[in-house]
Amino acid sequence: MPESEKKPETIEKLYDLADFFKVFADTTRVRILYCLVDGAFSVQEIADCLDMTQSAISHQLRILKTSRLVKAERSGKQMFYSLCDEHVSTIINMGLEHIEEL
Amino acid sequence: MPESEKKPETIEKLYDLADFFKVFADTTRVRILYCLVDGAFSVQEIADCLDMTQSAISHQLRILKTSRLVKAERSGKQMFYSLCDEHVSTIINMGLEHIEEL
DNA sequence: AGGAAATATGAACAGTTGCTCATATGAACA
DNA sequence: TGTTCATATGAGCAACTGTTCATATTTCCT
Repeated sequence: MPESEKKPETIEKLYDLADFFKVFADTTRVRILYCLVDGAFSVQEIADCLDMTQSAISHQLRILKTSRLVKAERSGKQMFYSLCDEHVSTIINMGLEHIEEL
Repeated sequence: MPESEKKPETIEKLYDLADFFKVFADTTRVRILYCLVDGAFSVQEIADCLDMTQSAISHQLRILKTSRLVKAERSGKQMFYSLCDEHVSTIINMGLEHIEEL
């Protein structure tokens, strides 16, 4: 059956779905998210945690923020990032569980 | 807290986790997987379904097979591909559900 | 206001990725 | 065995991605 004959709403969503997974498909971003499971952290704290430059982390945080996986809150000169909701942890844990099963 | 002080097994798995999501992070692959939710199909059938070349599909099927998301079974000249287990459908559906929520 | 600290951002570059094209491999049948 | 059909694969290329480096922006403090 050609894809075009399938439920059209779902087909369109497959493109969004790939985009959604794309955000989790990078080691740095996954590590940032995993770091944020413990709470809110400043950009420099995250950079120190992952042993990467502030710039690299900031670039990735922008992607995570655009994807609404993390939210930012300013506190003085610092910017504190945290997970948008526990849903993100759920997704990561689900992925980890799947890996175990292989 | 530096990442290195966290549970080391989990840290290592984050790299595998990103690789896992990487497979789902491509429109063609997601479309192939979604196509296979309906059952087993030959390479050419999948190519027709997605309106793409046989070669392009074959290349992607190799990645999906290596990742153990699909399995192949020969029937004469044709190769029939199907999902390795329902777990794959579960992951796709979970992703789709997440998208709805945004 | 001026300077320092924290973060954001743009350009550039290297590495990766997915497709195309040509061709190789494998199976069926005359 | 030779031909045809179905699939697999390698090389090459264009597009995308993540990091670095330099610099801009924002906030705080004197």
